[in-house]
Amino acid sequence: MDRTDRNVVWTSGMKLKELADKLSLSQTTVSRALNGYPEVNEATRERVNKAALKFGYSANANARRLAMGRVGAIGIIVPAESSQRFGPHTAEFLAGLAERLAHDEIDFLISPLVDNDEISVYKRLISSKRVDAIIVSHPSLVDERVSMLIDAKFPFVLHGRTNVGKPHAWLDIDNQGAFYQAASHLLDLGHRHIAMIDGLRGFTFSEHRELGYRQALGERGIEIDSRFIVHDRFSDEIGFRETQRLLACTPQPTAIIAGSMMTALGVARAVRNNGYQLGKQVSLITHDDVFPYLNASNMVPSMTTTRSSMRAAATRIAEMLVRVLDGEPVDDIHELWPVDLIVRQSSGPPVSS
Amino acid sequence: MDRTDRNVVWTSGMKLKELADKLSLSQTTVSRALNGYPEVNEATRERVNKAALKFGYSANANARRLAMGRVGAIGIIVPAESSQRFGPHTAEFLAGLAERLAHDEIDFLISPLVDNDEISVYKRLISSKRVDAIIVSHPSLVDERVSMLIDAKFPFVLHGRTNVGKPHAWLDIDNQGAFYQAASHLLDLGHRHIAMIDGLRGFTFSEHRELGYRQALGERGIEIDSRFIVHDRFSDEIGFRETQRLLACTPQPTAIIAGSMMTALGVARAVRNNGYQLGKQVSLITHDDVFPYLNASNMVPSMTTTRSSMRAAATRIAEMLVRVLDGEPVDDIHELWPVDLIVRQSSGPPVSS
DNA sequence: TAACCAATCCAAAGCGCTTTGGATGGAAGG
DNA sequence: CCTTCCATCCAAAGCGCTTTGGATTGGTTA
Repeated sequence: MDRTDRNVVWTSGMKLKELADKLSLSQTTVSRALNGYPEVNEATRERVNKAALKFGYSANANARRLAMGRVGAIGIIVPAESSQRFGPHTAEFLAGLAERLAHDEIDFLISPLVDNDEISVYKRLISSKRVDAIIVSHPSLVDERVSMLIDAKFPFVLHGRTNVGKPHAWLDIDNQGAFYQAASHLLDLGHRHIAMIDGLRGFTFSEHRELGYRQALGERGIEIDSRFIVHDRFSDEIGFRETQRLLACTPQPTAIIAGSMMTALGVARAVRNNGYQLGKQVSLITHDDVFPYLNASNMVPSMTTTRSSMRAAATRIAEMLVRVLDGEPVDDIHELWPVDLIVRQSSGPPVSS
Repeated sequence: MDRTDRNVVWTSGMKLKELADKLSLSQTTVSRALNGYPEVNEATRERVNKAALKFGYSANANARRLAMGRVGAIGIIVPAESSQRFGPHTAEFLAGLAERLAHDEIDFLISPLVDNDEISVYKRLISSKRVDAIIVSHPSLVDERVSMLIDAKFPFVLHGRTNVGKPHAWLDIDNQGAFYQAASHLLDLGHRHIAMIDGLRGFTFSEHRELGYRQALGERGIEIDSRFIVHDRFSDEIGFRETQRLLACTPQPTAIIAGSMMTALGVARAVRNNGYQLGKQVSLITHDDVFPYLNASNMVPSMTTTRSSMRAAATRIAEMLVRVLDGEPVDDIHELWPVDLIVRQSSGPPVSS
């Protein structure tokens, strides 16, 4: 049994020609009716639509794409191995995309990134024409992928920011502002020894966050203790381990800013493990990407956060992508989302134990 | 600027014809050389391959698919709204798929599920021929989608199990065994009041787990307290709320089995919140799908779990999918994975407070 | 030497759709 | 009554690839 055989089996779909024959119309007219072109009588269109529904006709996507030169899918590239970035953040992001793209019947193609030669994966994805556009995530400060896509004039939206001279579409949250607010709030409460545990160095978001942190401390003339700045993956484990280390420092930090909910779980655990209470001896502010299954306000104590919904951002990015594909000039398509500080119980004035 | 215009811009890709011309060969030969057919001289093949590489030629995927009737992509349908099932489990699952499918340059298409008419989404996905096969997740005991796909003779692999009379490919973990083991272990430790907080009712995995739980308790002649069986979504919040409720019951459960790590986080929180210690007054066993960012053995206390890597399962499913597509009879393609009980500190003999 | 064969390569026919560049026919205009 | 003009509809030409059914070549066999 080869592929062709099997093909025949589930080629339930009828063809345009057959439908046209059944209706005694030309393929042209049927096609136009279905695709909403004006040069077809409304009565005819309705007849066609009804028939299509009745016979369960649905255009062969590949033929359609081949003819139109458009695909109806957007691509996103995720690292395959080692889960590096395929964690809850990515999941939320995909969920957000799905939410919006469902509207336009655009679906998305996840291309796994095997080796680390990202650029070539991007190039192949482009030249094989399987997607109309690409979403680029996790940019570095100067991102090679972005400049490549710009040069290739391939449509894309960047989630995050990068420094390439040329205009392109992007959406980012104010990471600097987020950490600035968090740090400032802690400073206002009286903290003087504040640590941060954030994502890996090299990514823009991570650098921006550190900038915000430094800015806040700098404004108050507080010297930066480099032992208090941690960059690593977002995970419970890192949060725990680094907090253990931090709490053994002298002076001991009285407050920690965590870059993700996962990290924060580890931090909270370590804090308890040392016999401290969150919001008392150690304050904690977390950046919250809003995971539906992990709610900051339901925690004990409830968690002070800088909040920005990853899912909402993804939905918006999908929207921007559609605009890019509709030919809107990319210079107009970018947004910087402010991040709210939501004060709850995990942050309070420092209490000496 | 319309679509065609833009197309022209980034149609960097050269065509088969052009490549053939450059090589003074026919399209046929070039195509065959590239696709590894035997009827082409090795020297010629090499020449072709080199040229393809040099000019950056990559076949237009749509044309290729249209000609071959094969797509090179598999589909998976996820609910778009409300994040119902697009949580960390789905993310891990996708990561696992990606890991394996990268090999064969198969990519996957995530079709968002908007309204709740799953069947019609599946049908459209099939008839529009954008995927070669589908992965079906979260089956119910009698799953309509599965029987539909079997009837349509469309290739698929089921993640989980369902009762339809006909043969089909599936992979499932031994959910019943998992909960049976967990409950038995707790019983061995001396617990007599054991609660379970698992996933939503109706899904096979959830029903199987309850079966295992009931089996273990039944074997010891322990009466089942229906207040102690909870079915709901997997989330920290549910875990917390339900545990609070359980701990207010008389008799109070001395052990809880949680269906997911997310749930367990909430359970642990509630236990602490009531002044109890995990592994002492209240024991906790969690089913662990192995999230890289949430490690059971790193928790405090370390968590007793029934472990089964979601990611590994997905990788295996991808493999099975390839076999299905290669025409292997589906009766041979199914696996039931055992689940290991890993005893750590969160479970211990009951301690009266 | 003629007949045959394996190894290579090619021309052309699809795959199922969109779209260009007309036909066609009845209504409106002179 | 004859032209002009919309409003509809159609035939046929691609889109870029795979694959069928031969053609060609040089070497073997009888």
